[in-house]
Amino acid sequence: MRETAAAEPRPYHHGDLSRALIDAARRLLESEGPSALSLRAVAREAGVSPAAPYHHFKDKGELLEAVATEGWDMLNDSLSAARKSAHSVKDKLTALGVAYVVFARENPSLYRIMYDGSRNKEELPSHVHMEDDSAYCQVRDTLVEAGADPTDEIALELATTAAWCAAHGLAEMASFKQFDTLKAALGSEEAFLRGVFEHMKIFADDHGK
Amino acid sequence: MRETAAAEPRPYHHGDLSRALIDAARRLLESEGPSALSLRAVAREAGVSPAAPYHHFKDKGELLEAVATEGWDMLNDSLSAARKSAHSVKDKLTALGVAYVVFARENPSLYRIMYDGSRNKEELPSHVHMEDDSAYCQVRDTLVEAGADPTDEIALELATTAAWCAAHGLAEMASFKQFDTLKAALGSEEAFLRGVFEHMKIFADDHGK
DNA sequence: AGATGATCTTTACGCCGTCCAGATATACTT
DNA sequence: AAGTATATCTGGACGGCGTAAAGATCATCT
Repeated sequence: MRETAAAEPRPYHHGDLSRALIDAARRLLESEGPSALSLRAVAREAGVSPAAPYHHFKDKGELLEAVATEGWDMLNDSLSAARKSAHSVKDKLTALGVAYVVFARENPSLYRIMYDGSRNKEELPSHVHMEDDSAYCQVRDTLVEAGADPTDEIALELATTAAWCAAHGLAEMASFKQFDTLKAALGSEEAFLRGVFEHMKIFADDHGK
Repeated sequence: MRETAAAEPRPYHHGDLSRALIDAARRLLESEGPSALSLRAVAREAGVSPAAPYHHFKDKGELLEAVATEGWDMLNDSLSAARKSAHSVKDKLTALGVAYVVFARENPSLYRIMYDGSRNKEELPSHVHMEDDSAYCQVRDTLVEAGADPTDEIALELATTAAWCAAHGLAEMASFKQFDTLKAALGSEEAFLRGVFEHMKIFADDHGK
């Protein structure tokens, strides 16, 4: 192998294999899609034997969980950026929603891994829902900035949940070919996304009459 | 093609194996969950050899597609029923949304198969989106009944999409443990669902100020 | 230097999706 | 009615999968 001059702390044989495995998984995910993401393929991509990952992850699920965690972190960052770059307060929430869907559209395989894990455990990762600066809390804080009453906790949670559901639902729908003509009619995908978000009031509205 | 005067057309050996396979798959899906749904397990459950399904379905995906199709039909029916049983016109759309989520919550494994197939093909089955009395069209028609302008096609499509996204997003979220306390605070899951739907206006609203 | 223990490889097991070569039972032709 | 064609099912095989157990390798600690 490659003999280094002991400048960097190279642990044991490989040198942070768990990191390498997560990266290999991400690489495979982008190039081959979620269905090609077998434990053996990841090990192959990382250049180790099929059993090597078991010294760093309890099983395949735990590796995917690690990949998903990094995905959620990326999503958190995307939302932070969108929140800062929004011009008006009124537009901030929609900007968050658009950023959410754009992230899902740009990282479709990763997004699927993220939610597959959550569906299996029947809960979102805690650092998405509970911790400060988590995606969920950013939505909630933005709602308060936009004028929601922070003292009515239940209403605030419901509204945050509503926004999250809307974004996730749209993120999954937006990849369906059925909406291609609608996107074309509106000129761009973003216009489509904003258009849908604008109509989210339908459930409480009297439809302009 | 078939000109026989036989009372019961019993084809060949088994007698409608494709029907039996779909039923076996549904049975396994309910008892063991989606991860236990292997082609071999389905064949085992139906009492045939592992290769028998290949005379009725091109591959595993085509079997799952057939299962999903029946799921979509069930959903269509659920929505029809909900639409008829809603009291006020104003409540009809929310009733549809609640019925959608309730269906997903009562058939979680089936719902997953339905959307897994759609995600892979990147489109919804046509009999869900295009045909008359499809789930999608029912939502659209209900919107018109509730006062949406049927001549503004683009706005109508956007609104229908918004409603669909909201329902799907909520259907997936509603199974997450994070919302248990909120459901408890509101007294029932349906109250939670209605509460979320009521807040769907957030994207276009000034939040009561 | 020698022991220790973490890391990695080799090998193996059972399950999976799928294909192929036969066996079998129905349908079609005459 | 007989014989052939055809649709249906079985049995066996192949490679890939997730994972467990046992042996090899190598950094670290005495």
